[in-house]
Amino acid sequence: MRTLKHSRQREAIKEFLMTRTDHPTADIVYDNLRNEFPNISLGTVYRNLALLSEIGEIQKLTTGTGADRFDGNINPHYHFICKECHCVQDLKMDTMDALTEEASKHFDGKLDGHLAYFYGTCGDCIKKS
Amino acid sequence: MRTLKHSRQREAIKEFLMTRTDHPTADIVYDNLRNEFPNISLGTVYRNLALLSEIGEIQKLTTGTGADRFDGNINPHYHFICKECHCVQDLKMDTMDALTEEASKHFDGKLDGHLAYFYGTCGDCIKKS
DNA sequence: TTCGTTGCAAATGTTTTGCACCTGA
DNA sequence: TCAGGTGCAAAACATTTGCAACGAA
Repeated sequence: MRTLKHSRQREAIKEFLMTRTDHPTADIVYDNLRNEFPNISLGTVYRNLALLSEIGEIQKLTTGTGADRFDGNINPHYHFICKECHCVQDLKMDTMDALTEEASKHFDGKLDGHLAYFYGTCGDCIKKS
Repeated sequence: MRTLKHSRQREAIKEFLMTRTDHPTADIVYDNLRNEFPNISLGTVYRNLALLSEIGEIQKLTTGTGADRFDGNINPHYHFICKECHCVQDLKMDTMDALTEEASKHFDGKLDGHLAYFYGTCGDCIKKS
């Protein structure tokens, strides 16, 4: 296991993500961090986002449309993806651990858990249409 | 709605996917199609994979690691992704429509359905370790 | 004839990486 | 001191797109 040093950039990236509930992309993190670190590079942002999600301090969301998104909330929860505007929202419901158990019964291997993405149309897009 | 013409390439892509249960990437489809169509281009493969999944004749799987994968089986089913070898397998269990209904109760907008990805270690990788 | 489709190549968007310098422990 | 972290730029990847030629209806 690698020993981590403290880094102001990494800390700021994590703090920024914890202030947001809209699951920003690496690019948005980069734009915002430049207020505090005018010379920060996109490479540093990507490296730290990857590192933070490896050690489980943030969660990476791959939505299937556009860039990956990042979530500072690591409590298990499901996500919603709007098929119109592609916004990503947290769902306020418990995750179903029973689903992983049920799946394990029919599976040759070891299941650790599952991710679920709900899709449909968000409230804002319904109003606009 | 756009009118579709018949295309031998598109038909062959769909047929190829229906013979496979390992959810190949666009690149693998391309390599295999070149047996039958030596001059087929990767662009054509991507265009047809996108078109087929738009009209619901195949399913696109975004796994979060590497290229998207494609599934010729459009019956609703969940997928497993091995965190070691990144293989993708179908899970032999019913999908939980009740999960979408439950989520709808707490959601401001309209939910159409959900996708679930189970992760863990596949049987082959367990044997190797 | 018409318009969707193709092959090719160039472009795009996202993410990763090599390298020399910097920094925290 | 020295391994990890950074900025910068180039590279790597996956995917999309413009365009002229082709092909199905």
